[in-house]
Amino acid sequence: MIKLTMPDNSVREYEDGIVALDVAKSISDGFARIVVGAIYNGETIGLLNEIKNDGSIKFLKFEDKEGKHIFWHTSSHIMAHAIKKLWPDAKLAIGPAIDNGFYYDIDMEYRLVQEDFEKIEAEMKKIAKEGLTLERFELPRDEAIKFMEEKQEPYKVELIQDLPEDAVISFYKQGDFIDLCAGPHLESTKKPKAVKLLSIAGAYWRGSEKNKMLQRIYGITFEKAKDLEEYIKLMEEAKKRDHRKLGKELDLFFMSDEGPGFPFFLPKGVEVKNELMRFWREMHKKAGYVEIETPLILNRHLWETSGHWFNYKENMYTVEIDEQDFAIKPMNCPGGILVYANKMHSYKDFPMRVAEVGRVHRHELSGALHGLMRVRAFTQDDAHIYMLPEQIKDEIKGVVKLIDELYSVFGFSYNVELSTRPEKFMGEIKDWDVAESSLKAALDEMEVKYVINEGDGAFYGPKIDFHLTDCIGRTWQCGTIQLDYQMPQRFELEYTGADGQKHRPIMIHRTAFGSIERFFGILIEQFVGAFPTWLAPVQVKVLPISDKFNDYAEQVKKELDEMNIRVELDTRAEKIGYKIREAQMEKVPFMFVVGEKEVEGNTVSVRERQQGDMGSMKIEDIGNIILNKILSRENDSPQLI
RNA sequence: GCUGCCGUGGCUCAGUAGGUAGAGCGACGCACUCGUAAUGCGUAGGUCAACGGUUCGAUUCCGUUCGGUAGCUCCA
Repeated sequence: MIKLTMPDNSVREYEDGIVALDVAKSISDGFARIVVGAIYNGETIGLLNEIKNDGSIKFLKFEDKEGKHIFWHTSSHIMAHAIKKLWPDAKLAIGPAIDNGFYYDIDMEYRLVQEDFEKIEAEMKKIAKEGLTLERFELPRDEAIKFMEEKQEPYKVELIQDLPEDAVISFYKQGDFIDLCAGPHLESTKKPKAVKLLSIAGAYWRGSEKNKMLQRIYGITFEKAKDLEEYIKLMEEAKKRDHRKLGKELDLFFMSDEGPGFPFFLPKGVEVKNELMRFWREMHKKAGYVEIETPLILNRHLWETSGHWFNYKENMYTVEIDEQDFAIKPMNCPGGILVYANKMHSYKDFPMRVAEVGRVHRHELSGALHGLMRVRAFTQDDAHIYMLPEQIKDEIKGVVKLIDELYSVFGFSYNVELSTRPEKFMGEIKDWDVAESSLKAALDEMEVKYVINEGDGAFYGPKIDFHLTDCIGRTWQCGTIQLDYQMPQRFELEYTGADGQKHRPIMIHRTAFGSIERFFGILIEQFVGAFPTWLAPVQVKVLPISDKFNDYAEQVKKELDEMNIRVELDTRAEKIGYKIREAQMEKVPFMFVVGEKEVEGNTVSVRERQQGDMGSMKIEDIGNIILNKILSRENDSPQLI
């Protein structure tokens, strides 16, 4: 007998080797029907796994993240099964669960088109209906390879060959379909009843562009049709928040065929950007930064020294001037370093925090461009910090804190990644160890949650990245903190230490917004275009009821102008309902309706975008309320569902 | 860059099984002078992304290019 501890700390006894599903049944049959897997001693297991030792067990439902994972992983097998039935020559590569569904990479002659989705979905539903049991079995390496060779699955053979010598090689079988897989899986194909294939795209085998491009089919499944409908609806809602759509509708920015990847900002977009930068400068000044500007174009010699001319050439825009090669800067650091090198420095100057809001140009691949999120010309809120080794940790902490404060003003949640030494790296391992442990210590001491991307750092140093999420859940790297050991060496930067000797400074390269353009894109999506009052391009719109009151409205506007509130006047010969509708769609935080009553009482009738009519108020009173919101940078954007 | 899909007035979209296009919104004009999410009438606006081919004839079919888009790769 074995003892299993339940999540409520009760202990139950079972036969040795009982499968998880039977444990669930012992609780209740109804419970057993809704569970999809379990966590046993910290490990996610399938319901048909045998349990042989004492331990703790917690069952997973579809609602649990791990539960969804199991559910969608099995779904990907069902999809592969369906595709194999329809196109027996399809070669299977990999088919994992992802955060929102699953995909399977396959290789076959036939090019799938959207119209095939229905056929595949129907086949998947058939397999679900059959309720096939997923049986797990293991094979020794040689047999596993032979088995997959017989099945003519070259990608699977390659996968097995790359597994470590001692790896357990397991397969899952459902009916006549067998797939190499570590699991775990649902006990049966019967649960994923509601099926929808989402899209088809190319994906390189093993993620390398040198390899063959396979067909990747994305899909999602649910237990009930209702949940699927809800999901589709939610996605449609989310797409309405797309910054590319809102940017156009709200006259913030646009893209032109004449400049792919080079955004044009309209007056309203520039208002928001300027407000962002005002805030940014305020914060950085308080945090002890100074600001510089460096040229957009610098000569080849500089880019050779920095290494960009050789390592980054295909991303740089170059130009010839007076028979000399120049490059438009793809990064600000080399220019910033020239500023450092322009003068002698002492250890007493450190830490030296030098910011630059720099426009950079990078020739990104055309397929990578995406609205404001991925452009070819963008503005980095860059800064370089020069310091002593013993100052690293505190400086990192300072930057982490600054970024956290900055993001929290917008109410953004973010996730942090720490990327460590890659295989190809510059410098001494001991420097890397110091750098990595400084980054870790800073994050740990600040109790910041982060994931480690082993070996994903830049070749010149490890980095901390801050990621924000867009309307449909894609994450974008915004802020970054990078320790750079390479540039100070390449440019032979120096400072005079307390010992009177020359030393090499440590350099941090960091951004908070990352790219103003990308951050702006995230901002639009998070607020669905309804910016908090302090950021709104138009904060108040004055709406006279008829043109008899235009003079008074003009007077109101003037008063608000004097208070430094961004105000617009709508004197068109339209009905008040129409003007309000339009202002509402422009997501203007405040509307002041003025007519006869207001002229008489020297007031305005205030309408707030979310609360609606707030009654009449003295201009000065409501003006001060708005001014307070602006000065405190209150996040008064309408609450989202 | 690669794979799939897409490209019709400023915007959103309809249409042409090959015979040079239509709506709503917007813009403009006129009338209405209006109280919290759309007043009515009228006018202008498109070489159907560009180039080439097939055809008596192409916006429609084919090809190429450009641009967009979903992913892959890359990255802030």
